[in-house]
Amino acid sequence: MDFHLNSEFLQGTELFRDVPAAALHEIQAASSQRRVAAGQVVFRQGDPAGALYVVATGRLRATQTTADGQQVIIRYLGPGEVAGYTTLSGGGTHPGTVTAVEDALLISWTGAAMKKLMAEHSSIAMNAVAFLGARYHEMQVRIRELSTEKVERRIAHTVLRLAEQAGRRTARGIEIAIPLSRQDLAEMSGTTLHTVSRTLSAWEEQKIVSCGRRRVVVAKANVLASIAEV
Amino acid sequence: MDFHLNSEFLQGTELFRDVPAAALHEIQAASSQRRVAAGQVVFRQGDPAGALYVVATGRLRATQTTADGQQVIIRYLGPGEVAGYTTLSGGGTHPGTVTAVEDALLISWTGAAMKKLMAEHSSIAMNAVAFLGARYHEMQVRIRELSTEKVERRIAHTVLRLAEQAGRRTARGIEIAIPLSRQDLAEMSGTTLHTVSRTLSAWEEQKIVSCGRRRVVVAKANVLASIAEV
DNA sequence: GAGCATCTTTGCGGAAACGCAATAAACCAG
DNA sequence: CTGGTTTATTGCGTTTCCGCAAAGATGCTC
Repeated sequence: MDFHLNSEFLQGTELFRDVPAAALHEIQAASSQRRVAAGQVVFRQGDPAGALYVVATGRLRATQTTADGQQVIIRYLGPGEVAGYTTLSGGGTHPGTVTAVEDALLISWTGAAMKKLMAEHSSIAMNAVAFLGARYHEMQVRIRELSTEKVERRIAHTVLRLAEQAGRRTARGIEIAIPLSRQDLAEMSGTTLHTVSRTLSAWEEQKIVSCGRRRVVVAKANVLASIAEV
Repeated sequence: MDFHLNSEFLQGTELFRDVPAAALHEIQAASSQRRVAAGQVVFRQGDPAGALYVVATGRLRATQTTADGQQVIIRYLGPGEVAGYTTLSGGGTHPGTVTAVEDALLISWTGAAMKKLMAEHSSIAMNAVAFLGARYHEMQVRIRELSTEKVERRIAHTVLRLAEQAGRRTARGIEIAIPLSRQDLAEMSGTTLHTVSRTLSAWEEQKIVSCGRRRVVVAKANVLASIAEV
C-alpha cells in the first residue's frame, strides 16, 4: 500500500494543523518517508537528534531507560503525533528511545528543514508550543499520580488513559488496540508485572475488565473510573 | 528598590534570549510588572491562563494538587524562567499552582500580546519550544526515577538537582538557597516527610549533608552522587 | 525573653508491594 | 499437532516505607 502524503493528512497532525495552504507544498517537498516494522527502533536514547517524525500510520512507543537497563514507557504515539521533538530545538540528543509497536509509516523532516519551516510559518512553531505544553502537562499529572497514589489506582488511571487514547468499541467493552503485556502496563504505572497481573485478575473477577495475552478490554469504564478517582 | 526592565535582563531569560534588538522595545512596551510577597499565590491550578510571567527576582514554586488536597512540587522557578506557559498556547487553564517562596518581582504579558510577539518574532516561539522541550525532558527523567528507584536514591537526586539549580558555595559545602522543609523535599521526591527526615538524619550522621530548619547544605556532593547513581 | 506556631526527629507497628520461584496458558513455527 | 518460546498467574516470604503518635527543636512575635 502506497501512502500519498496529502494536505488533508498534514492538516490533521498536531504539528501542521491550521497551517496556511500555501505552506503545505513546501512542507511536503521537504519531507521524506520511512517505514518501520513492528519491533524496530526508530531512534535510540542518546542518538543525536537529526530528524523529526510524524506518524502517518501505525503506532510507536517512547521509553526512557536507565543506565542499568530498567525501562519506563513515557507514551504511545499514534497517527498525527510527533516523535523526536528534540529536533525542533536543535542540537541535542534524543531523550528517549522510540520503537514501533506495529508496522508504521513515518514522515520525517531534517532539523534544518524544520527550523526553516518554523521560522517562516509561525503557526508551526505555535503548534509545537501547544503540543509540547500538553505533553509537559501530561507528565505533571503522571508525576502527581506516581507520588501520591497507590498502585491499584495508578493502574486504573493508566488503563483508562490507554482506553481513551487507543480504545476501540466492541461488544465486550472498550478494547485497547495496542498489544499490551503486563510488563508494558507495569512500565506505565510504575510497578511490577506481578502486581499488574494480580490487579487485573482481581478486576476480571469482578467483570470490570476482560483480558487475554497482551490484550485488555475495559468492560465497566465507570467502575474503573471510580477506582481511579475516589 | 525599583526594577528597570532593561534589554540585558530580557536577553538573559529563557524566553527572550537571542531575540533581535529591534524586538526588545516592543516586548518591553507590552509588559507589566507584578510584585508578590513570599507565600503569596501567583495563580492557581484551574484558573484561566490569562498572563505569562517571567521571574525578574525571587523564586517561585509550581505545584500540582489532587482533588483531595495532596500536593506535589513540580519545579522551582528562578530569575529568567517562565511561569504560566499555558498562556502561550492560548485558551486553557493553568495546570498547576504557582506560589512565591521568596518576595519576587515578575514581568508579565497577556496571552494576546505573547501571541502577537511570537507570530512576529519567530525566535521567541523557538525559545518557547526549547524550554518546553527541556521541561518535558526533565519530567520524563523524574518519572523514570519515581518508577524505578528506591526512596533514598530519589531523595539524593532531588537534593543534587536543587543544589545544581539553587546552590550557593559556602565554607560547609553547597547550600541550597531556598527555604526547604522536609515536607517540600518529600513532595519533590514522592515520599513522606518522615522518610525524608530519617534519610537526612542518616546522611548527617555520615557528614554527607548538614541541615537545619528548612535548610540543607550538601557537604559531600560526590558521595551523594554515588548514592544517587549506583 | 516568654509563649506560640511551625517544623523536625524518632520509635514502633503494620500495610503495601516487591521479588523469587514454580506452574500454567497462549501462541508460533515447522 | 508437537515442541519451544513467550507471556501470564499465583503462592509465599521479605523488604520497604508509610503513618500514627509523642516529644523535641527552632524561630518569630509581642
